[in-house]
Amino acid sequence: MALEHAILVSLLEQPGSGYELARRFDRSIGRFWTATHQQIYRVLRRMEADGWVAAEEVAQDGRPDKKVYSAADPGRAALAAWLREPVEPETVRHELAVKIRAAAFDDPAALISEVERHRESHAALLTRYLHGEQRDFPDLAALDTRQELQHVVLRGGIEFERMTLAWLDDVLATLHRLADGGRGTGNR
Amino acid sequence: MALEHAILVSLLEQPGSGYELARRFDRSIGRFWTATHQQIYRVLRRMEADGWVAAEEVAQDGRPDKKVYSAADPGRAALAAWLREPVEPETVRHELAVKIRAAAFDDPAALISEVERHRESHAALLTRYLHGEQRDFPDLAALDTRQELQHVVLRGGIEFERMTLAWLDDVLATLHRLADGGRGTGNR
DNA sequence: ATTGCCTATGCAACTTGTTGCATAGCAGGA
DNA sequence: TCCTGCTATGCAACAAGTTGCATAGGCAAT
Repeated sequence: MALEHAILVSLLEQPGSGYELARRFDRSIGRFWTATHQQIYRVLRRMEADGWVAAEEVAQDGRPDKKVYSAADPGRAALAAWLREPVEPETVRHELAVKIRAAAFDDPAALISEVERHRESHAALLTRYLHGEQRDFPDLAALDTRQELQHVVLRGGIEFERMTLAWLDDVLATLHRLADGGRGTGNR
Repeated sequence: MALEHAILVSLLEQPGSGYELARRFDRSIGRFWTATHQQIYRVLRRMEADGWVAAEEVAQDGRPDKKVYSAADPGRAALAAWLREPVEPETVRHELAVKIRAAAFDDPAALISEVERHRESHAALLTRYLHGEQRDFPDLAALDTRQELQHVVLRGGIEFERMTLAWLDDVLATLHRLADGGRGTGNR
């Protein structure tokens, strides 16, 4: 139910078309809220019908027209109301944790390459975060409210990736230890 | 698509009825894979039709009969195949991060109580993890394969909660700073 | 010339996940 | 006695998210 709100935030930060929003969701916002272009188009039409966003047709030179959306006052009000609502307890889906526990009933060594792939992608993401930080926040002493809030979210992303990398190293060490030692499945 | 696999892992660790599975998902497994009883019942019926699990009707004294499920060989094989499949890149939905960025267009101070509530629930979860660790893994030097893997997942949960608590303190400090200083919305 | 990729939007069909309700007997407290 | 709550399973309707495909022009490389 929060895709609407993520879209509103993105449009408040910068108006754009559905297509542009989809690309933003692949980049910055998508780090903490994913969505496909299909979802975005569908939700945008509903939000336009509800008056949360306003659309403007923009003709372009060598490419298709686009509809540029921007947040309207009722949308802004809905966002403010949502901010004040309580939690909704974050449903977690951590596939790798399931796989690790599943490895007890198969060969733990079979997971090593998978965990290494995860490790690499988290390391790459951390690097991108750190580069993005240097690019977007060169002077940490001179940030306005919006940048302060963007930066504290980014810090969360950075710390999450650091923690994850350390944990994945721990997982790898554990898997290697189990692969070297008893080769049994531990069961059956 | 991984609920089947989470259920298989849980049934391999311990056979049980749909109801019992739902309760386990509310406790241990649910920390990294949530599911309602509706989902579990539906998926269990499909898995039984596919031969992934075997069901046995068990009459009980003072309460309704139950169907106790256990993992069957085809299910175990499907789990092993899934273990060897590549990633599926973890769709993230971090509502609080969206709210924090949204606060730039409203009053950052309005978020403080919400963040404090999150902080409390993460602190409570960390405490439960640590108690569970002492209860289930009293002797870390004498763990079998299954326990080693369960413990490394638990360590991940513990580190995640510690990291999250530190970040939420950072968020709170930032929100307080913004609330004390410029009271503007930073925009409009 | 053809192939493939990018912008830009959308339909249709499908799978997942959620919410509300129903049944049904038993246990414990007000 | 009535009400609440627990075990145990399930239907029905809905909301959210995914996948495959279609259109349609332009650009760049082969």
